[in-house]
Amino acid sequence: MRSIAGFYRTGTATQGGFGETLIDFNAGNAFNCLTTRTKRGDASVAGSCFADVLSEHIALTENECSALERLEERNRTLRRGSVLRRSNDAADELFMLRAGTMMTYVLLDDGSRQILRFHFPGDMLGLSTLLYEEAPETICALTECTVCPFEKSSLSELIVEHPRLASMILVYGQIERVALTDRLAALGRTSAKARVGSLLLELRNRLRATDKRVSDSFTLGLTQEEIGDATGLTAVHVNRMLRQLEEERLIAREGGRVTIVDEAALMRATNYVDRYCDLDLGWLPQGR
Amino acid sequence: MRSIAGFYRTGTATQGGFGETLIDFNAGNAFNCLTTRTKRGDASVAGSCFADVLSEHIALTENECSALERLEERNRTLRRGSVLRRSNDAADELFMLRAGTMMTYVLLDDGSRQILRFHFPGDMLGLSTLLYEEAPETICALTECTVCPFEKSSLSELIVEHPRLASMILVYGQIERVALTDRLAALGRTSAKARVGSLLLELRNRLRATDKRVSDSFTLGLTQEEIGDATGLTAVHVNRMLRQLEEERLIAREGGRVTIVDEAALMRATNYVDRYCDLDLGWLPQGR
DNA sequence: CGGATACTTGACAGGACTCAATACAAGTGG
DNA sequence: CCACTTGTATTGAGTCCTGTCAAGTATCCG
Repeated sequence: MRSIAGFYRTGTATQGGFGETLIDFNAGNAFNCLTTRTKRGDASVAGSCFADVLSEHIALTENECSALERLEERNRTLRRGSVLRRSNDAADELFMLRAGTMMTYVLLDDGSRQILRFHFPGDMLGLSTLLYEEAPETICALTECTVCPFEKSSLSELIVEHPRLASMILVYGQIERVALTDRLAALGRTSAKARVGSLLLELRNRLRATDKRVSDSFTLGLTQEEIGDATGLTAVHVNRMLRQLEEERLIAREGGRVTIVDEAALMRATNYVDRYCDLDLGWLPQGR
Repeated sequence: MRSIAGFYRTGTATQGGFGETLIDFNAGNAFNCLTTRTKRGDASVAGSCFADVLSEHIALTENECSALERLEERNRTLRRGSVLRRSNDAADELFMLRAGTMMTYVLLDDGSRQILRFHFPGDMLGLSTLLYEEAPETICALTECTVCPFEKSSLSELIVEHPRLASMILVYGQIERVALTDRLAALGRTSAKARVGSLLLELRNRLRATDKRVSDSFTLGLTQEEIGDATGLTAVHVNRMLRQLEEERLIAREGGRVTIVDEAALMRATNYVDRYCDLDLGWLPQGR
């Protein structure tokens, strides 16, 4: 029984590849990272990756760009598997993800994990910690990452000075919200196969947004246990679903790479919708 | 099999109590509602229920209050069961819920329904339609309701003129987002009993926020089918879970009323967290 | 009172979980 | 270079939670 009071999972394999950082709440993960200051004029590090994302939709003013750059002045690198902020940690900072992929998850008190969201460059992390003194979620690096921490007060200033950027932050919050409702519907009302399939589609699309070279084939970068924790399944069952998708020629696998073979069929089978598409931003206020 | 292509549910009982408004896509639901203009000086209708909600956390300025009132100038009443906006409708307006309870849901193409969220007075509805030309979700009245429609452009002006209100809209969006992640974790990683229990707790808490007289006992106002569509279960299994909760003396039922008998135990059993509590709003900009 | 909707209960089936064993890959240390 | 360890993937067998189907009861309302 997946008991509420008991332990849903036990043993060492439970916590996946990041055992020590997930389990050991005393581990000083702050020491897994380096904080540096972006050198002015260093083109490869300067600029703002959030600005890059926004530029896909609107033409930013110079003032807006420099305001966004100010949010990303500090840089911190994270090793694969290290935890940026743990659930119930004091939540004083927000982050902009500059490079790498991350995830947020919660651990329930029976030890099971639900992965809530995967993050890609240009994502703002920890917006929810604006509201709560303690972080509701754990944020963790799936690959080597660079993040830019900034203060709540900086965001507050940005909202006052730049209503259009405030609106875009609202917009990205809503995209996330709608993407979450899609996943809610998937967990509540679709089969295991459809859940796994739609996760693959989402990962492909989000990777492609970062790296235009990604087409149908991409390196997953997730263990089957992680896929399971994102889709509400067990690793064993994820394995079987991947096999089925492969047998039905919807996807192909080799090594760590997944290829989406029949995208149309996969989308039909999963109800997947790309929520980053077709935004209507005509109502935005003027940029300053 | 809960087939992707097939029909998960068939028959007349499928669509719940609101059959005609859910099924008949040609029904002119616009005619189910009356739009009126709030009379100036009519204290019972004037004011802003969103302002009331915000006042619990911050002291609004006069300018802020009147700006919020402007969003709620128009009133529209909805009959129980009528649809305010259907998924894929053109999404031109937003709404403030003034009175009654509503829900948003999506229908998957196998006919199954996932209820995403329940709404109570003071909630802003349809924020997601800011972004998309077509509404991603259906919004439907669970009881007789009053909503106030307003334009995207009005929201845009509000963001420019009132940074603190913009921040609060962002905050409420984030509360919803976190509440959704809680439900995601519930669907992905908790038992049917825990899901039903946490839904009861959430409904109680949200009802209590509107009506202080609500304590442990409240009228549910949902069918078991609706509870199922919110928790990812079937109506039959919801029934069994309610019975079990009752047998374990966590809740009691009579007529349409539910009483939370052992709140502490129920909270332990469900991991429920009230996300409307303990907000940290010290970072907010000054009100204008 | 009749019809519709909602609730309840039982029997059964099946999808997903659990447990367990094996295979495979990568890294470590001697 | 090879044992050894650790983490991940794969596969099979058995169990159980939840869905399906069906029938009966309760409730509401015109």
